[in-house]
Order: sequence, then C-alpha cells, then structure tokens
Amino acid sequence: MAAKRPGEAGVRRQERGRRRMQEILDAAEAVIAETGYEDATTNAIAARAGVSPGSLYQFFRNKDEILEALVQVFTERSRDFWHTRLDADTALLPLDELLDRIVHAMAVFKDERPAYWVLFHGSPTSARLARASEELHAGVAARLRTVFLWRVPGLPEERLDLLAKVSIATATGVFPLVMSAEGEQRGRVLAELKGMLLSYLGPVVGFGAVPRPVPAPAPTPAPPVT
Amino acid sequence: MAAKRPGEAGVRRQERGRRRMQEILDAAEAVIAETGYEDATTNAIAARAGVSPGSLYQFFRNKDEILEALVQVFTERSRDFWHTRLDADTALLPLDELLDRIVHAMAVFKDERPAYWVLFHGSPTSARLARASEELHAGVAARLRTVFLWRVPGLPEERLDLLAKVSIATATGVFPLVMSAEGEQRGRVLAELKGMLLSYLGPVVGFGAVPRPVPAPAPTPAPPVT
DNA sequence: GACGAACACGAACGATTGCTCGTACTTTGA
DNA sequence: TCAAAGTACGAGCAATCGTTCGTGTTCGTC
Repeated sequence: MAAKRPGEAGVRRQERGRRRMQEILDAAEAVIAETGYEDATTNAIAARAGVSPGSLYQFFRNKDEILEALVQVFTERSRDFWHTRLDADTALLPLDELLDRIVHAMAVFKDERPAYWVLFHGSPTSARLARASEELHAGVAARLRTVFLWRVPGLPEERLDLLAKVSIATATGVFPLVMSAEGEQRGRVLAELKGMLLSYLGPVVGFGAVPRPVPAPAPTPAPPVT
Repeated sequence: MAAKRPGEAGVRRQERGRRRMQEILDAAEAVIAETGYEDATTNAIAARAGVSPGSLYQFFRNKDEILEALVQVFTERSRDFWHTRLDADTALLPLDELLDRIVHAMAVFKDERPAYWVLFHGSPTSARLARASEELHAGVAARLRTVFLWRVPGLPEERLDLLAKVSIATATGVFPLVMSAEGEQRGRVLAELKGMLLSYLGPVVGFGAVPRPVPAPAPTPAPPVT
C-alpha cells in the first residue's frame, strides 16, 4: 500500500529519490524548452527522464508542482548568475558598458537555458505562466534595483522599482525580435535595445562611470555564494 | 446527405449563414478575451454563439480556421483604427504629442477589444499564436513606417522597419505592466513608456513639430473608408 | 410545391492528457 | 532479519476536446 502523499512534508527522501527528482526537473526543462509549457506532456517528461509516468507522481503531486519547482530552481540559478555578473564594480561602469554586459548576459543565459526564457517570457495571456514569469522577473528586478542604487544612492524606492520593472519589460518585449533576427541583423536589433535603455536610464542613473561614493560597508549584505 | 465541405470555395452562403459566421466570430472573440486562445474551447465558442458544436463546422473547417478568420477581421479593424487616428496631420505633431496619442489609442483599443490584445501579444512561446501576432504586428508596423516617413522623408526602408518593429516590441513588452498597474500607478507607467519611446525615436524622427515638406500629392493612397 | 443546397442539431467517436492504482522491488533502521 | 517506508512500474481510468455523422429543418429557385 502506498505510504504517504508524495508532495507532503515528512517524506524522508533517499539519495536515489533526490537524484530522480533532479532528473525529472532536468527532463522537464528540456521538454519545455522544445515544446513550450502547455505542450509539455507529463508523459513526455517522464519518458525523457527515463521514468514511468507513475514514478513522476512519487515526487510531484501534479504538473503544476513541477512548474513551481522549476521556477524555484531557475530563480536561484538566475540570482547566482546576475550576482556574479553584476557586482558593485560593474555597476559603476559607464552606463553603455554596463548595459552592454547586461544585454549580452541575457543573450547568453537565454542560449544556455532556453526553458528559462520560455518561463521568463511566459505571456500575460496564459494565466498559468503569468505567475511563474512574475516570480522570475521579481528576482532580476531585485538585482537591478541594487545596481541602480549603487549608481544613485539617493534614489527613492518607488522610482527604483519602476525603473527596474520598465527596463525588464522592455527587454522582454524586444528580445523575441532579437532572437528571431538572423546573423548581422541580430547585432543591429541588440544595438537598438541598448540604445533605448541607454537614453531611458541615462538621465536618471547617469551616463558616465560613477566614482566610488563612500568607502563605507557595502549597502547590501553579500549573499551566500554557492 | 451533407452536400459540400464547408470551408471549401463554391459554397453559396445564405444571408442566415453569413450572420451565423459573424455571430461565431463574435463569440470566439468574447471567449478568447476571457480565457485566452488555448483555453478557448470550440464547444464554448459554439455555446456562446448559441449554436450547436456541429453547426460551427458548417462554416469553419477547424479551430485554427476560426483563429485565421479572426486575425483577418482584426487586421482590417486595426488598419481602419490607426488610419483614422494617425493621419498625415497627426504625424507632423510634436513627437511627445504624437506618442501621447499613439499610446493612448493603444490603451483604448485594448480596452475595447480585449481579444485583439490576446492575439496581438501572443507570445513567442506558443507556436500557434506566434504567426497571428506577427501578422497583427505587421499591420501596425506598416502604418508606423508611413508616419515616420512623413516626418523624415529621406529615411531608408531598413531603418524605418527597424524603428517600427522595435517600437512595437517595446510597447508590447511594457503594456502588460501598464495594464496590471492600478489607478494612479498606471499613468506613471504609461509616462515611462512614452518617455522611453520619446528618447528613442526623437533623435531620428525629430522631437518638435514637422513643417509640411511638400504640397505634393499624398505619399500613400487613402484606403477605402468604411 | 417540389427539389437540392444550405443550415442546424447533438450524441458520440477517437485521440490525448493528467493522473491513479495494484503490484513488486529496494533501501533503511532497529 | 524483518517490517516499514521509499522507489518503480505501466496499464488504464476519467475527463476533456476537436471533430464527425446521421438526421431533420429552412431557404432559394424553378
């Protein structure tokens, strides 16, 4: 007889089980990257993971719970990614160079993790994905706020939030255009995106390099690096 | 016995039939607006139209053909909409005023035709909707190119195209943010969008009002007004 | 008024999908 | 060593959805 509900707390996962969960999440990522979330069948995910459909439900209560777990993984991964790429020194660079790095990093991350992009972009027309993308956006927005704050220490919370959100929304909107462009054209579209963000952000966070304002302790505590 | 395949050419539609087709399209629009395209059931559309599921297939071969027809309707509707709102005189206004009208018109159209927005925004993560949104974007892009050309007659085709596409992509990206904002905040986000487009487009198409360049005949033939 | 075509109905088919269930093997811990 | 819990299987259930089909009604035309 089955002992306990799988998603419930109080299930003492064995080593083998934890490995399986990871395999399933990896499979889900791959399938989602190929077919999109709505078309990613639970059976397809199970097959991709080399596992029977039933086993899938030993670890996740339903399909949505897989999405949730994946979003959590991506949130952490994205946080680490941006933390290493957007440190205090980088933030103080001339704005165009900073944007260059950000936009370039986005492209890299997108190529490396296609499923991330699917969830990150998850359109507002799909209720299920809307929450996932919101969560992923929030993670990036938090980092952007910190970067902006490094450049302009006095910026009020509300303004920071708006700047970050609008910047992300812009990039989210333009990026499909970037990815659908071929060869040379892609660079040109990327340049437009950078130019747009530059002229939008410049007047607020400054175009040039920013001098170290204070030798005081860091404004935000460093997160644990993994 | 059933006479002919319904979607096929050579079906002599009666008055009643043409009315039914319109009712079905209206129903599809309403259902899509409420649930999104993927979740818009053919049965739900039929029920909404006050028609049996079978009758639906008297007029459309399958669900995708309904989408196609709807896209076509929207393309025409959108063309008329922007043609009346973005005429030659409007195009020569100071840029910030022009943008004000464009962005405001978008919001109006979105409120009036929620389903249009669903298809227009159709994310690149859904293969089916991608084509639909591309088609709708193309329609708006054509009008934007004309507007830009009115302001800067010498602008090369390629540049025009890029400007139009990037502008639309930006608006597409930021608009969900606009619509999710409440009350006062919405105006603030809209202002950001306008500011961004202003600083992006200004250097190319000019910030101020544009004087009538030539009293020559209109550069594009006026479309038939309905 | 009669014939064919268009219109209309709605039960039900076939395919798909998320998920369950009965069963059996493996690991853990006492 | 042995029972309880964890892991694994895969056939198949239940529900949904797009679509078909047999039948009956209305309309256009002569």
